[in-house]
Order: sequence, then structure tokens, then C-alpha cells
Amino acid sequence: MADNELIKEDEKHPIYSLQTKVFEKLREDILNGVYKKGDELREKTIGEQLGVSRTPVREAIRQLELEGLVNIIPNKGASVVGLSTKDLKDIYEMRARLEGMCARWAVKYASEKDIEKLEEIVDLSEFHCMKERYEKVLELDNEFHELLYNMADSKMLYHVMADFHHYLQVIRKKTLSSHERVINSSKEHRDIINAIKNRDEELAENCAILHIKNTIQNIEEHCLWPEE
Amino acid sequence: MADNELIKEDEKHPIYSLQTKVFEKLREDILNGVYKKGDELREKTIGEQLGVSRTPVREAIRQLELEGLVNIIPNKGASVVGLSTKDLKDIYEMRARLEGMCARWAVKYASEKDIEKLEEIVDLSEFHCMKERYEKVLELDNEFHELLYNMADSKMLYHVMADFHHYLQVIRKKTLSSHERVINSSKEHRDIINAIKNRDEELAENCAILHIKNTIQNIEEHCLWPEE
DNA sequence: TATTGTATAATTGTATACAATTATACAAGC
DNA sequence: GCTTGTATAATTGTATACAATTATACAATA
Repeated sequence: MADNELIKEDEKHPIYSLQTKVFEKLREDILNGVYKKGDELREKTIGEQLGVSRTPVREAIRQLELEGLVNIIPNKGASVVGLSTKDLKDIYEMRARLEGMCARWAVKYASEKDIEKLEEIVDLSEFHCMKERYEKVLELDNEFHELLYNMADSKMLYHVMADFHHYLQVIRKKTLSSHERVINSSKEHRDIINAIKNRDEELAENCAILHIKNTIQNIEEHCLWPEE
Repeated sequence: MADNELIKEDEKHPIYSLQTKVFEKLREDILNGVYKKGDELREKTIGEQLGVSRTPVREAIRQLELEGLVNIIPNKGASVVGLSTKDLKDIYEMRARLEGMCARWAVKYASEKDIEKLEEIVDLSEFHCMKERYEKVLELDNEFHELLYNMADSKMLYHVMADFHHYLQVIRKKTLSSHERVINSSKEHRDIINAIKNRDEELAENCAILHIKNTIQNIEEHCLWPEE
């Protein structure tokens, strides 16, 4: 049996069930292209690879099916669907609009502390950008948007945005490795913050939409869409 | 053991696994308020009620957790989260924007046949409205939006909209039982169709947004939000 | 009474067993 | 050579067994 990553992590995070960990591992692997479109996911094989029985693997695959990342044919098996370039583009377009909604709603609910926190994140991000520590920049970008999603104070909106965020993770890693893009992104983040500060819903929405649209444009310009 | 609904349906739909059927049954029951917020979902109990073992129930509950309808605490159990009135409102707001996107994209991809089909649906709907057959009207409304979602030709957008659609099913049943609302809804549907016919993306988007906004307003006016 | 400890029961988490379905290999017949 | 039928293997679907965790009941103690 292969040396087993999941059980090792068990010691560190005994909070999560094996099922959850298998799910996250498989999702990660699908989104990162470890499994490619059409690959078949055999319960037994995956279970052996991860050192668990079929049960948690099955449960994980069922969840992946609900997310649309996997296709299950009853009594036959599961195969990887994954995300095409068009899927990613569509997600960005949806995200643009919903990010706008987020910013608009954040205006309504933002506390002074939230806004300070947003500014801190951007400050730190610019610092790490200067030092060219882009993993940190990505992390902080995640924090920025995560906080924004929380500020909107909507369980459902958060839920959708969190899903999108996972889907886009791989490509965001690329966009936020460009010094120039990070600089621009920071400016756009500050525009959003200022709009929220001034309690200007319309402006906040437009800034947030523009931010995502610019991200898309950047991806286009630098040909960062995944080759299929 | 209770008389068992799931196995009976087995004869009719042997395509779906028990797991799928348990999932759909539980989701339906949660959305319809059969299970209320906070109710605990015991695998053994539900399995006995439905005449299946714990395994498919477990898998179904895991899926419901991913949808956010259920909260699982490891080693403790699953409890119903369900949708609050605010959740429903937020979903409508998101849907308004994404429905707009749908209409916009549908303009790009709509075939003559699609448009004809849309018109047929509205014609039929108005006919059944006249006859006060509102279950039929609901069915056709579903068809209209389903087709629109398909016309947008986006797997991801369809996926999100399909989820929303399930979530809103209960309340849509109420709004489309009002003669007046159905009449207005039909007009709005025709506006959307005409915009698509004229290949006017901007107008199509705005009409679709307005359609959902009007739906929301109708719900407000008639106090159709669920009492909590 | 309130609290704590402990034994018991209930419940979940995981693994495994068995049934049902599907895939594969290969020989028989054309 | 190609199809078809059949036996075998592989895989999934479901149920169940067992382990681990959590809840419950209740007695002992302050």
C-alpha cells in the first residue's frame, strides 16, 4: 500500500473525518489537473492510495458529483469532469456580478473595524509584493475577498463565492504572481475600500465588478487560461 | 418498519440509486419544512423510515451538508439548517443578476427554434392561467427558465441556477398561484423573448433582471415570505 | 441541591461482506 | 475476420459489523 498522506495529517487535524479529507484531496487534485477530464475514479484504487476503505471515498465522490466536478453513471463508476477554460471564464463573469453585490451589501453592514482590517490586508499585501513574496500576496488576497464576502452578511452569497473561490484558485495563483498585476489589484482593492468607507453602494459595486473584469483582462493579455 | 416509499418508486425509476433518492427526499422535506431548523437527522431513524440501510442515508446527508442545508458536527451528528427568509431573499437577489446574465448570453446563442419554443411555453402558460390550472403554469414557468438557462450554454451558470431553482421552488409555487401575477409574469417573459429576438443583449439582461425584481416585489406585497 | 464520576446506551465513523451490475477474455459459430 | 455467447473478473450498491465517540442515567459526594 502506498505511503499514506491522509493518516499522517490525521494527527494534526483530528477534527475532520476521513471523508472530508478525501473530498478535499480529490477536489484539489481535480482542480490542479492531477486527474484529467475523463479519468475514472475507482473507489478501491483511491482508497488504497490514500490508505482508507471505500466508504469515505464513496462519500467524497458523491459530494464531488454534486459540485459538478465528477460524473457518476450508476453501477458503472465515476469519471472526472473538471473545469474547462470556458467554465473558468463563465465563473469569472458570474463572480464579477456577485462580487459587485458583495461590495454593495458590505457597504450596508461594514463596521469601522472591518474597513481597518481591509486596509491592513492591502498594506501588508503591498509590502509582500515589494519583497516579491507572491505566495503571501495570494494568501492576503484570499483574506481580502474572504472578509469582503463575510461583510456582506449573507450565508448564501458566501456559500456561492466560496465555491467559486475554490474553482478559481489555480488560475489566481498565476495572476497574482505578476508584480504589475498585484500593484494594479492593490489599487483596485483600495478603490473598493474607499467606496465602502464613503458608504457609496453604487460605486462599491462598480469598483468590485471592475476589479474582476480587470483580472479577466489580465488573464487574457497574458494568456493564462489553462491549455486544454 | 414503516411502509416504504423509496422501494416502491424503485420499480418506476430503477435508474437512480437509493442514495440519490434519499438525497432528493430529504432535500424536498427540508425545503418544504417537514424537517425544521435544528432538527437532528439520525442515520438509523431515517434509514428505517425509508426502508434502507444507513449507508445511502449517510451519503445523502453528506451531500446536503455540501449544499449548506445541513450542518454536520463530527462524531455528533447532522442537524437541519434549511433556508431562512433572508436566505431566500438573498437568493432572489443573486438570481436576478444571474438571470440577467443568462438572458444576455442566451441572445448570443439562441436559435430560431429556441425562441419559438419559448413563445410556445408562454402561449401555453397563458392558456392554463385562463383555465386557472396553476400547477400547469408553474410547470411551464419551470420549463421557460430551464430553457433560458440552457440557451445561455454555460454549464456553470446552469448549475448555479438549477440549485437556486430548487431552493426557491416552494415560494414560486405560491407566487404562481396568483392570477394577476401570472398575467404580469407572462408579459415579462414576452419582453425577454422580444429582446432576445432583436438580439439586444442589454435589453434582454434588463428585462430578465426586472422580471425577478418584480417577482420579489410581488412576494413582498402579498407577504409570501415564509413565517419563521 | 448541585456536581462529579462512572457505567451504559446511543450514535457516528470506518471497514468489510455480500449482492447486483458491468467489463473483460476467449472460444464457438458464421 | 467478425460477431456472439458465456464464464470470469472487476466494480459498484447496499447492508452490516465493529470501533470510536458522544449522550444519558444515576449513584456518590460535598
